[in-house]
Amino acid sequence: MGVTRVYSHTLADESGVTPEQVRKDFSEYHIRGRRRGGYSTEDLLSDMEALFNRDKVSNIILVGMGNLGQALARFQQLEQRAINVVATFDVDPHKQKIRPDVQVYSMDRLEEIIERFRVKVAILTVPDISAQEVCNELVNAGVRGIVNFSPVLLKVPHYVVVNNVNLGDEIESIIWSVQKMREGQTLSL
Amino acid sequence: MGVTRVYSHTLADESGVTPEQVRKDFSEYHIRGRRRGGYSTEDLLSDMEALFNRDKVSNIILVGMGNLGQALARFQQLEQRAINVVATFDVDPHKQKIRPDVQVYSMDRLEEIIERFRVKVAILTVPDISAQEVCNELVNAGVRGIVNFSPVLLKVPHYVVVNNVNLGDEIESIIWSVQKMREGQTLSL
DNA sequence: GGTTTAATGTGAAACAAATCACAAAATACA
DNA sequence: TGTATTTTGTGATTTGTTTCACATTAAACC
Repeated sequence: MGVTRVYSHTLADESGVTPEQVRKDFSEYHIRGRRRGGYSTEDLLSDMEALFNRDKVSNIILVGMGNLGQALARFQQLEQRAINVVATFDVDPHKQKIRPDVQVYSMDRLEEIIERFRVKVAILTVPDISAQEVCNELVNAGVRGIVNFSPVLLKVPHYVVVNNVNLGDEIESIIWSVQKMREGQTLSL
Repeated sequence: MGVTRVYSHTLADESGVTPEQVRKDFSEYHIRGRRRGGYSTEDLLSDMEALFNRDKVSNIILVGMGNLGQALARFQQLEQRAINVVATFDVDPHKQKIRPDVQVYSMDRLEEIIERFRVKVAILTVPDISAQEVCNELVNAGVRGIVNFSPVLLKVPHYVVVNNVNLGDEIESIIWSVQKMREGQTLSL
C-alpha cells in the first residue's frame, strides 16, 4: 500500500489497544522503531512473520468432521497464516470430502498420519463423549498442542498445551453482558 | 445423579481452577455454602440458572449463513442454555435451510425481524468486507450484543457489547505455544 | 455432650498487567 | 546549525486478580 512507516498510536487505533501497550509488546519481542520515526512497515512485517511462525508452514490435522469440523476444513484464513491442513479424520471416513485436496481418514489411521507428517497440532471437534479418548490417542501419537472445541476439560500431560474454545460460552456470555448492562450495573467481565 | 452436596475442591478439580477461586467467585455473586457442609447442589443449580439467565429463553439471530453460520445453526448446545435462534439471515436467502424450524431471511428484513422478536443479541458470521456494515444495521435495529466471528475490529456505540472470536488466532496461538515450549522457553501465554 | 475434623468465607499478601510519565532520540523546519 | 516537535522505550506507579492464611462454623464421631 506504499506505507513505509507506522506509529504506535496508528496501530493502537487500528487494533483497539493503547499505544503504550503496542510499544511494550513490541519491546518485549525486541521489535524496535525509531524515535520520532515510528516503525518501518517492512521490518515490522518480516519480524512479525517470524514471530508468529508464518515463515514456515505448520502442518495440522482436523479430527471430527461434523458441522464445525467441516466449516473449519473450508476455513480460508488458514492459508494466509501458513497453516496447512494435511488430513482430516472422522469415525465415518465416507463423510463427504470437503476439500478435494484434503483426505478424510478413518480414526484408526490417526497415529500413522500424525507420524508420517510429523503433525504437532490438532483441532478437536468430536462429540463431547469421545473428546478425552481421542485426545489421548492424539497425545500418544505425538501431538503437542490441541485446539479443543468440546466443552470438556481435557486431561493432558504437562508437555501438551490445550486451547479451549467454547462457542456456547461465548454466546451465553454476551447475553449475560447485555443483561447486566440493561440492569445498569457496572460490567466486571 | 443423587448428589446433594458439593465442595469447592470438587468443583475446582472438575473445572481446572483452584478451590479459592470457586469460593471467591461464588461469594461475589452471593452464592453461599455451609461450613464443613459444602454447597447444596440444588441451590447451586437454581442460583446459577438464574445468574446465567437460563431461567428465561433468550432470542438471538444468526447473520451470515456461510460455512460457520450453518454449523452454528445446527449447534446443539444452545437449547440446553435456553438460547433460541429465531431467525437466520444471508444475502442469498435461498441458501439451503439448515434447520426446518428456522427461516433464512434476506438481509433487507433484518430490522423487521429484530424488532418483531425484540432480539438483543446477534451472531455475526458474514464475510470480513461486510462485517462493519452489517454490524451498523444490527445496532440501528436494536441489537445490543454481538458475537463477532470476523477478524475485524467493529466500531460500535458504548452501549453495545462485542465478543470477538477469532478462530484463526486460536489455531495460530497454539502453534506458537507449541513452538515456544519446544524451544524450552517459559510460557507466558 | 465434648472433641476432632473438614469445610467455608474473606481480609491480607503476593503477583501480574496496564497505565503513567518522562528522558532520550530523531526529524522537521527556521 | 539550532530550536521545536514528535515519537520511542522503559522505569515507576497504579490497578486488578489470584493465592495465602486463618478465624469461624458445622458435621462426625466417640
